[in-house]
Amino acid sequence: MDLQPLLVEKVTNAVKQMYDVVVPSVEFQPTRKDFEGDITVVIFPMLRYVMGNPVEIGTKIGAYLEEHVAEIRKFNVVKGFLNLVVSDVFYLNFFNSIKNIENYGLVKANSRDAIMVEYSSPNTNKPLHLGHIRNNLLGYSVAEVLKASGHKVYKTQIVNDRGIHICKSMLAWQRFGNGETPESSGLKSDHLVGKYYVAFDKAYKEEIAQLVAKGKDKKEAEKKAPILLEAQSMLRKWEAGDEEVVKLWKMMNGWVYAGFDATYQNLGVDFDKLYYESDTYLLGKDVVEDGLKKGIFFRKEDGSVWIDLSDEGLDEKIVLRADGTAVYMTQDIGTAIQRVTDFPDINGMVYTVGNEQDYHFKVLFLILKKLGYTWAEQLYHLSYGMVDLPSGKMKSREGTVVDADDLIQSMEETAGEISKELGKLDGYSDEEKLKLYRIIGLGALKYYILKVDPKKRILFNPEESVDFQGNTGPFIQYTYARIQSILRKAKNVELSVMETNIELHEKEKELLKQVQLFPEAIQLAAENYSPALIANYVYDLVKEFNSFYQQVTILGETDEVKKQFRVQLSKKVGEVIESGFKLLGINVPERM
RNA sequence: GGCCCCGUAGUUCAAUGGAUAGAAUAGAAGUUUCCUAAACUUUAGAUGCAAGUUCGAUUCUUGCCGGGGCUACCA
Repeated sequence: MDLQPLLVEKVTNAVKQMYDVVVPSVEFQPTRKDFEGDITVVIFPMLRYVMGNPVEIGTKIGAYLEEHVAEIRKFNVVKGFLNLVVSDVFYLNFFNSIKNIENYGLVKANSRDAIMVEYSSPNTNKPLHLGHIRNNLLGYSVAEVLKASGHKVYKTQIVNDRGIHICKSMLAWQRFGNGETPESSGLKSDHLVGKYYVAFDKAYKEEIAQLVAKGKDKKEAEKKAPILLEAQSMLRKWEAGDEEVVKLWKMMNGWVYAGFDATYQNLGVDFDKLYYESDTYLLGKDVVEDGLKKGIFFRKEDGSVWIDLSDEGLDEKIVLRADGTAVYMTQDIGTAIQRVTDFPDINGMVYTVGNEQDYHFKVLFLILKKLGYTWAEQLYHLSYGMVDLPSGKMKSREGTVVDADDLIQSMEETAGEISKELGKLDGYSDEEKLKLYRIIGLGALKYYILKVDPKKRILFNPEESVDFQGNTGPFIQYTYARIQSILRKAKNVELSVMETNIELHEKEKELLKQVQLFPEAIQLAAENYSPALIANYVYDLVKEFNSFYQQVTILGETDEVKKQFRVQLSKKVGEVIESGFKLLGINVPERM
């Protein structure tokens, strides 16, 4: 029994009876804490249909509701706001109805359209860095949120495994590597490949400097450096299927994948299906040919194929090179279609890619629409801002990146140091402690990144991210751990009984109100593709719980009925925190 | 130049067009015979500027100012 629909009906009735007009909608908001009441009807919008003074109208409606709706106990009107006091029984009944529901707030799985969520999509020439971490956390979390809102979800990525970037690493390894392997070097395998990417860049810069010293123009030198020319020739060999190059490519990509897998596992993200650019980079060509016949694309004199998007306020965009080879856009058109072919039930895709590609995806989606695919209406670019460091922008070539593996490790270490200082882990084995440091360290990192609106830039301050005070992951985990402690100590409390005639403490009521909002928070987060909404919801819940915890006795000298209720309420709050954090990909500890 | 995104307390983040713009941190002051003080309670502090739409604007529109991005036959 939901209160809001009931109120909509009753308010509409009241207005109809008293003013003989039908208001098309009724606007609600939670009552601000400074006023008495639980839910507020905003009268102002009705003034368009009902002539009169808002206070007077509000008072009339309030009186009507008080008389005709059992759940409304009192009311007051401030300006155009009708504040309604909801009876305790309503909240108790609500709690009673949800307390035994597992996965409260989550919509039944697979009850809505299937959606494919793409995230990560790394290049295979260097290890993952902080930017990938934001991407991975966002993509994974959005996938979980969509699942929780009822969608079937496929998680995927497109691995950028071909191109000049990997040839650079390959060439440098060939030239400077002396047959070094992950085993012989002791390096994590993706870091080994990254090492040679850096080595390439160093050699490349040296060659440029030499050419410039010999009097060449800088731009010219950048284009003509021998090592670059060699990398380009290697790419051509790869495309021609040269056996030796392909063999090297397979070996080094294999190293990178092994390294990525370890990082993904540490981050707790996974995929249902992988797509490789080497398999898909030619895919879109047929579609382009087809679109050309239909007149969606046009061919220029030099043979290149374009689409004219000037009627949409955009420019012309190339979709096929003059030599007939595919560009990025061609590939993405092909991949999108391939995915729908592979998974016919999907109606919608989410692309988790940085905001520097906003324009690309705008164009991609337009092209797919013009090609007439119905699912093209359901595409979403989950665009997110860059992650900056206090020292400035991250640049992989200049070594100013924060490496993903290093960061994860340092978060765990810091969590360990702080936990040791607090010294609460007596009786824990070393293994259990390490597991806990991991939960806390990663929780801090994930929460720090996910609590921010995706489209905003993040200024990543490593020191601040490990702060465990305030609006942080560990703060929430700590509250969860305390709830578990209550439950352990409340073993003897009978939990099946639930009286509905208790008088609620103000803090109990506030907490119940917050719990009640969870399903709404999930739907909102799903509609906006924003894990930040979940993070902020859980934080509010935790604050409400802490305040409740501080002000009422749960296990102490309370009468049995109150004790039962408060223990059950705490348990439910713990469950909601756990569910919420699961949507963010964050684990919760039993103790900390 | 054109297009897109962002400008909120010292700092990091909130706010379906709604009431006195919320938190956290840093600052000041308190609270542990009691279930985990990684907590709680007080306190002080902000919408870049200027117009417009509206009963009402942090939110929508326009202009300006700041920051970032895109504007490749790279991916």
